[in-house]
Amino acid sequence: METRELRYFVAVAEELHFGRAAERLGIAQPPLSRTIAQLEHRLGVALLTRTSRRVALTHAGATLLEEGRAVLGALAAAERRTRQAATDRPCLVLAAKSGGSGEVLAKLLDAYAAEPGSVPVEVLLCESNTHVPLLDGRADVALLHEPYEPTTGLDTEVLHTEGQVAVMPSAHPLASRPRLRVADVTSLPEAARWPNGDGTYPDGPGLQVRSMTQLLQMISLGRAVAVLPEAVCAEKTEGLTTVPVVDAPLVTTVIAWPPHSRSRALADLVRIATGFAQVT
Amino acid sequence: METRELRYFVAVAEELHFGRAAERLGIAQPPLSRTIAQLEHRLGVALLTRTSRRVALTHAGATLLEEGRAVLGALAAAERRTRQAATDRPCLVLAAKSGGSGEVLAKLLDAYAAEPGSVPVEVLLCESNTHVPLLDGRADVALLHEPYEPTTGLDTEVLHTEGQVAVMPSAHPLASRPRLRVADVTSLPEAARWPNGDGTYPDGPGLQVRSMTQLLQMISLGRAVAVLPEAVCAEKTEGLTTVPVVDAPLVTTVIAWPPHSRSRALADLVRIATGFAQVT
DNA sequence: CGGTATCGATACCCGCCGGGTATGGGTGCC
DNA sequence: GGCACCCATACCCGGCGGGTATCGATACCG
Repeated sequence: METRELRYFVAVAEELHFGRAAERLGIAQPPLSRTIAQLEHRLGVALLTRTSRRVALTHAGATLLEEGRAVLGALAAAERRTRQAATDRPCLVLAAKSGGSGEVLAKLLDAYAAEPGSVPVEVLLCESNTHVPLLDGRADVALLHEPYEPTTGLDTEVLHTEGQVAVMPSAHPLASRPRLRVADVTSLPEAARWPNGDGTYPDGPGLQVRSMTQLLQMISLGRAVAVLPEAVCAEKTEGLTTVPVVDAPLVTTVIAWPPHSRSRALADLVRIATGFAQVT
Repeated sequence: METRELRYFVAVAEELHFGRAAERLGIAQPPLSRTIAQLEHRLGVALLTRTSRRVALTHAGATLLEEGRAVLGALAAAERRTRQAATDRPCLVLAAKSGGSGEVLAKLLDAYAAEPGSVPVEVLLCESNTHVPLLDGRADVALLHEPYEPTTGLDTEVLHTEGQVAVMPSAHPLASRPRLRVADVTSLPEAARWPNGDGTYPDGPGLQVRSMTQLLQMISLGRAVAVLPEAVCAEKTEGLTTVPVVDAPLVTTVIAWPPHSRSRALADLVRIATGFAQVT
């Protein structure tokens, strides 16, 4: 299988529409149809069921979509890491959520920079999906938050575990409660909804938000309420009240990196991070 | 980057010889040279240093070789799993070392087959490198032995841990000792050597063996001595003596599978295996 | 020291394949 | 029943991948 075929198939499988997929790929529709048909013929497998009105994935197609995304990510990673290896100035790229764990991040960077033999660290801030740049090679190491982000296929070390709190305006009816449960918050009409991995929002009521700053602003305006890790309330609490949510899942901050990584700089950073975490 | 380019580069990087690599790929040497040069040009990176007498990998080339092998393995895996998904008769492929853990394997297969909703299991026996078919998609799940086989990038559950024993003819001078140390055995001239991952043998004295049956036969003939996990002596011990080796690393049998696996059948098999291991 | 064998690079040609436009055919909607 | 939408087919063209022939460099050997 050629990567061109795989890229084309992933585009069609994601769009479920040959015309839009072709446009996204910057080619015309007929060659795309032909390439997909060739791919199916070579594999000896039907990947898509197409009527003239609707395109749908077969079970095999869904499998290839999932596996193929991983392959394309690994390919992009190989390319980027090869280029990085060619520069004799080594450099680590660390991915982190822009909203989360700002203080931990600063301390980690300082502690690592003080290490003898340390290497420049570039920080890649993501609004969400911090694990993605790790899989496609844009980052060498990332700070992830379980259980919100998947860590399968990655090597990880736990840095920090914390409970979650409900964040709301001080004037909110629930603000005076000593503690809350998840159901108390999610049943509210102003409970916030986060996008799924594909950019769509889950069904149901509530505000649609894309980033932590957006969410905090909406809470300040009295338009939203959310359950968030304790650490976020360390920053912006003017006019806001936080109430512990006793049955919310614990949030674990982990440092994660791709398997097979054999870089001295990465090993140092992980060692600093874990040692640092135990001191805290 | 196209997979064709990657396949070509991996071949050259492994052979370190354009002519042999071209032969292996079934093409002539000039197009191969040209394709590698194009790849280097597109990446903007030198992958190989070539004189007219010697070809060597640059640091970037070594990186691309390692990452590229993983990508090609993932691609083969995607292809195989897609074909498998197209057959409505699901089937699990389990890889195991032909010599090792035969009894555990039989019990596991029986226990899983008795499970309601279980699926046919095909067993793929390997002489060594049981993890390879897992990475290139020929197997869905494997029994691996740490620390002999790498498990990075795989999800694992521990099944069994055991010590190691020295296996030798009953007439051997060391056979009467109550216990041994690793150095006692490896210093012997008849210590066996296993091939490296690439098929070459490490330097030094001692017999070169490729498989467990071959090794046991050589031991029976008085031509070899080896340090092996306890379980192997459960089978062939006629005329052989086993002596515990106190400082040999513990051998852990694990069941391993690729991350992201979401198959019901695989989850069942792992559950059976781990539950089964605790009973033992 | 010159002859030679080895090995990668270059030059050049050809056939195939990937991509383009034009068009057909099937299906749901008004 | 007309129409719009959308995937498939037909056909042409240019570029690229692969072939043969050959060059140039280097290590080895007599």
